[in-house]
Amino acid sequence: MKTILHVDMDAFFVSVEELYNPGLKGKPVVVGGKPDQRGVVSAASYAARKFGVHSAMPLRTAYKLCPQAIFLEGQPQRYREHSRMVFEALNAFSPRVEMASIDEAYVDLTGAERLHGPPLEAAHKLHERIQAKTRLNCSIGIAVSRLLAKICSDQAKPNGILWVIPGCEARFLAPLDVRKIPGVGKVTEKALHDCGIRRIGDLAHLEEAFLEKRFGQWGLALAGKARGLDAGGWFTGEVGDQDEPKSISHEHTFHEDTTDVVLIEATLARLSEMVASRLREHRLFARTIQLKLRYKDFSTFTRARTLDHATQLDIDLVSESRRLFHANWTGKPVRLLGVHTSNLQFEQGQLDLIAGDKHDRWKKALSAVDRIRDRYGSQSVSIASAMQGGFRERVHETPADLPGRHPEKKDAGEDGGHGSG
DNA sequence: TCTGGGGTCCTAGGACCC
DNA sequence: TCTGGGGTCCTAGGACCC
Repeated sequence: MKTILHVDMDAFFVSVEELYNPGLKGKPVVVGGKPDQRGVVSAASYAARKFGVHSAMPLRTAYKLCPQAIFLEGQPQRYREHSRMVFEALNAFSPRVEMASIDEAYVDLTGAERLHGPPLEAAHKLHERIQAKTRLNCSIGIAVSRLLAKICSDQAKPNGILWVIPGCEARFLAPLDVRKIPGVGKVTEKALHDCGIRRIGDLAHLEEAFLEKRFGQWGLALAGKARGLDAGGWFTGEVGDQDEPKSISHEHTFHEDTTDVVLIEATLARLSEMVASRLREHRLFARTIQLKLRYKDFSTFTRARTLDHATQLDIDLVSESRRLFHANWTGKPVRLLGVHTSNLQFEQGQLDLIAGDKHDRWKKALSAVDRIRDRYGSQSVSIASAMQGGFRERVHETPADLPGRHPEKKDAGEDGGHGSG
């Protein structure tokens, strides 16, 4: 029988802001941006929530509901730092820790009774240590599975601890709204309501066959979740496996919709640079590059291309995202642009390995750029085309002698990776 | 109430191969 | 050239989470 803790920080971004400005305590605070900006609420203090403000709500709506709230842009660097402090407090308590996001973590305390005492006592101890080390409040759920522990910590908010005693899982879950199941959002909730299912207990009593017929694979997963089981997809791994990202992307919503091609191309270059820089940070190479395009009416399109070599070079992402843009843009005003990479791998692949020293020189130049950005900020250096104003000349094509699109070499040396060579 | 940005996972159809 | 079925890769879209 496992003992899993789910630790969830209370109003994390707001609480971190309060550490730096205690005057914010008790007041309605909204983190996410200025009230007249395009954007949504990332976090709201409990005082703001009383007015109906909640995360994911448009900032303009939050302002209408609570005009006296203090609106903050938010400081991601600060939140990452405090997230690391939380991790260190947890890791000192148990080595089996996994940060599930910036403000929540799983801790596996299976078999740790001799060290930390019974589950509830252990959780209290951990709660105090987190408070002592970070001056932040959290809520803790304790149960036999990750899924249940997560549902539990939510029920424990704010600043509480809740333990579902083994054997009582079904009784705990039955009265809860189906929306409490992680993975059940607006759409699934409505579909379930349409079948007359409102509570987790209703779901648990249904035949699996019915759920499978109505919802396919997802229906089977739901049946498991209604019983508190960790099956399927996420949650199968042991607490503690952290792996590399599967995709890296950046996107930008314009303050005002635009048809300005210079601005659009500059934005694609900037987004590409940000993505490439993070690929290099992770020592990853991407094979698939995807452009995301959203128009005024919020209609959204994605267009992708998989290269026969993997890359982490700005120039490849810039030229491919621009090519995709020009091949697909209708000319209508653009609201959002995004550059997304996936199909990530650790090596650049054979074509680049045989590529010559031009490629090395690009790499060296780019790692120098990354170092300057680390020191002076991401705006300090850019390839010329990403800059606005004054720079009308653009470097926009991969130089012919750089590695990259060489169609005649397509598939060279690729035979399924068994190296028949 | 006019809707961010960074991710994960899933589905479904078509191409292509065996 | 009448035609099956499985596997894998690719693309596009969508639900969902924090």
